[in-house]
Amino acid sequence: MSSDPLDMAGLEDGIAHFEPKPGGLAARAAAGAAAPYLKGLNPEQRAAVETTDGPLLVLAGAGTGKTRVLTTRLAHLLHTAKAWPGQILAVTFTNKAAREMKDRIGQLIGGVVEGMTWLGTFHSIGVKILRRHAELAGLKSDFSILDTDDQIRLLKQIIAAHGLDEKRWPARQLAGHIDGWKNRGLTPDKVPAGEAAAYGNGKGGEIYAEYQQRLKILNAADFGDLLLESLRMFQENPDVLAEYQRRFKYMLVDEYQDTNVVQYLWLRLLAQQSQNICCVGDDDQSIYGWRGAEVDNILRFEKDFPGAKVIRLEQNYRSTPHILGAASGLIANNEGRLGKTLRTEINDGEKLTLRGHWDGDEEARAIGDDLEGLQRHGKNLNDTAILVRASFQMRAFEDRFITLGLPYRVIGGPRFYERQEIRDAMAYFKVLMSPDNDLAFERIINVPKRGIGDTSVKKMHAHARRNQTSLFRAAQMLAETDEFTPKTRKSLSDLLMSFSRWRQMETGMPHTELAEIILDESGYTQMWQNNKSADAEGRLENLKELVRSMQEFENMAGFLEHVSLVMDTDTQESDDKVNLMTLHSAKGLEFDTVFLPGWEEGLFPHQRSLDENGRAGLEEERRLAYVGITRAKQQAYISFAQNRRIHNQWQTALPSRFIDELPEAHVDTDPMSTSYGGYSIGGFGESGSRFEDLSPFSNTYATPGWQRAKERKQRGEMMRSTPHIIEGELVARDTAETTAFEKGERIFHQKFGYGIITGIDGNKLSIAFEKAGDKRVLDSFVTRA
DNA sequence: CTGGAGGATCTTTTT
DNA sequence: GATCCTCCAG
Repeated sequence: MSSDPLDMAGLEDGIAHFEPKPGGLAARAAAGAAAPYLKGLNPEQRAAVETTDGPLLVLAGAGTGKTRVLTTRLAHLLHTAKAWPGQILAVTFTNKAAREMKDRIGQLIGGVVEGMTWLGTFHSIGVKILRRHAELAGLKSDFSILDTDDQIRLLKQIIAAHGLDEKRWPARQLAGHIDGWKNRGLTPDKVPAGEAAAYGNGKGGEIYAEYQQRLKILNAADFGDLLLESLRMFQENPDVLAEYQRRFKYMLVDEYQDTNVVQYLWLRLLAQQSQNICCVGDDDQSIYGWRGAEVDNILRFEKDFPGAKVIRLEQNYRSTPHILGAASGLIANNEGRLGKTLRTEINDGEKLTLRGHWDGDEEARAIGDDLEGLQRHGKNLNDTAILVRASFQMRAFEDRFITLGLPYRVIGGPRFYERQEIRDAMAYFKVLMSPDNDLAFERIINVPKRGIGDTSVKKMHAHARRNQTSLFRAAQMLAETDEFTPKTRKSLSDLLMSFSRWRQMETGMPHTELAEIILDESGYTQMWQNNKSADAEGRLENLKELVRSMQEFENMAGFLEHVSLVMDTDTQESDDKVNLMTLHSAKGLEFDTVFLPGWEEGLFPHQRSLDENGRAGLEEERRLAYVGITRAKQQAYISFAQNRRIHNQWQTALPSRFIDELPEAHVDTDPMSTSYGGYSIGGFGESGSRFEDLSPFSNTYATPGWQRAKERKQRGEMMRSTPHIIEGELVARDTAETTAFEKGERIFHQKFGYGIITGIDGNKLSIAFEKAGDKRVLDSFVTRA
């Protein structure tokens, strides 16, 4: 999403801003003289830029100048006057990518590009289209966008209304299913019966349908809807579709390997007319299968678009030959790739360094030492990064860096707009702008505490439903009656009056000032000021920051729209700091020195990935490893620990199978690497495997996790990716999940000691403990005495 | 209705 | 270890 506030206001394409002059650059390019922006491109890159018409797939390996090609291509289209800015659709996955593209086009053609209305993320473009035609999707044009949190809260209400046990059927799980369905383009009526039945005793489909209805009533859309609904709108309204097909003369898609089914269908529909679609991607960097991305989309591009050209970018400008060699050797273990061979012209450089450690803390110490060493040698910390598989790994590093006083930054960590205080404040603003936003109103009706508890809110809900109106209006009505206790009634009318007061002030003052007034008068600021906990101060600071960031927007509405789509705040830090992030968020970045810790079976490849998706899961993990290594320009350090604390419990792990897959020629084992467990690492045994002693499972698919996954498959218990099997089995297993215990049995509980079972409800046991008295406990916490 | 205590659950990745 | 949730006393 663009950070240009004008965009938010829904400004029209702004074609007038861009007027190539006859005889100018356009004519020059047409006449064959090489335009300046083409200089320095290699032949493949140049072909990718100049092949403007017809379907084109650019397979861009890591570090091959993908962004450069994309932006140059855009500039080329503009310069040769093939299209106005408003006639080009350019989609990316992240806001960052969109922003970067916009900036770089600006640099290429000099000055800021105006009118690139359709450059943005899938989601932001989806919203833009959906708002224009909201009524065709059963919404009003000012519909609100739910984030995951709202989504789950709403689902909880519906689930409870269906009388399902929240414990057994977590809303989170259903939210995951619904997201998955939406990613695959499945509206409630299209979900395969078996899948819909797998949740909530067969009620999954029903609840999904009801959820969709509720969204319409709330005048809201969730993330998945932004695309699914705009796709459906196109499918059901050929005239509108035709308008957009005509409008988009050229289409550009970044990170094509990450598109899911909806995105794919959406793109294909829009490209049908012009056929001028250029998709750029790298099948080896597809790492978002878990959220619905289909590598298949890239693998079958040529089938989908007959006559498509394919251009491979294989000249790498980033890494040393050792880094490329190691990465290529690793990824060669994957089947089902399109295949690329990366070349580099760099011919020196060090091998990758491999190290083993006793535990995660030692690993963090070693990397901390390395970083200090690099710093002493005048290296910039900004050019270094630690890439972890799972975010819990970050803690060890943060702890270590704090003790060392080594500056670091976490990229992609907990997001600013997801913090509680920010979401609360936003809810106030949302209610101000649209009082019918029930979810927002419910969020703040009793925050800070004003004596309006669950019972009162329930009454309002009931009243709202009876009168087919919103919660806010129901509250207004009930505040006039004797429905509530005097105290409750008083504070409710106070709140409602505050809102009408604020709404009146809205026109008379800057929105930032109003925001401050709201936070003060509502008592929200006070609430945190009174709070004694350690983070209260930080929260107040965040609230200030929130108001500050509103300044960049013309009005409150523009700001709210921005926030629902752009969940990150890009504070451009200039300080010199080590970068700490997950492998996923590292895609697209590069660093001189990269540390890749935690290469252990079970963690990387992640056990869950193997369990749930078997071989496909393993290959995605391997691509993740490939992404990790190829982030490095000069040096990569891979390490593993024998012991790691997970869940506050020590676990022993074997070195990752990926380590064995790295070609020896490109890897050095650190001589300082401590020997451990009685084995010395670093010696190359006769058989060639450096970790033969440690890793008895040199056969790639013989490790414990894989074996488990395979056994499960044979037993037919799999798995999310093979939905047809789910039907009877899972449902049967879950509903039949009564406990193996019987009434009257004597049991033992870790905390409460011995007791007798007095009652059973599903997997919950009522137990009379000898010492601790009567308790209700889950059966998994007790054993037979 | 509020607040505290204690139990349960969880940590893969995100627009 | 942290956070969410439920239950219970005031």
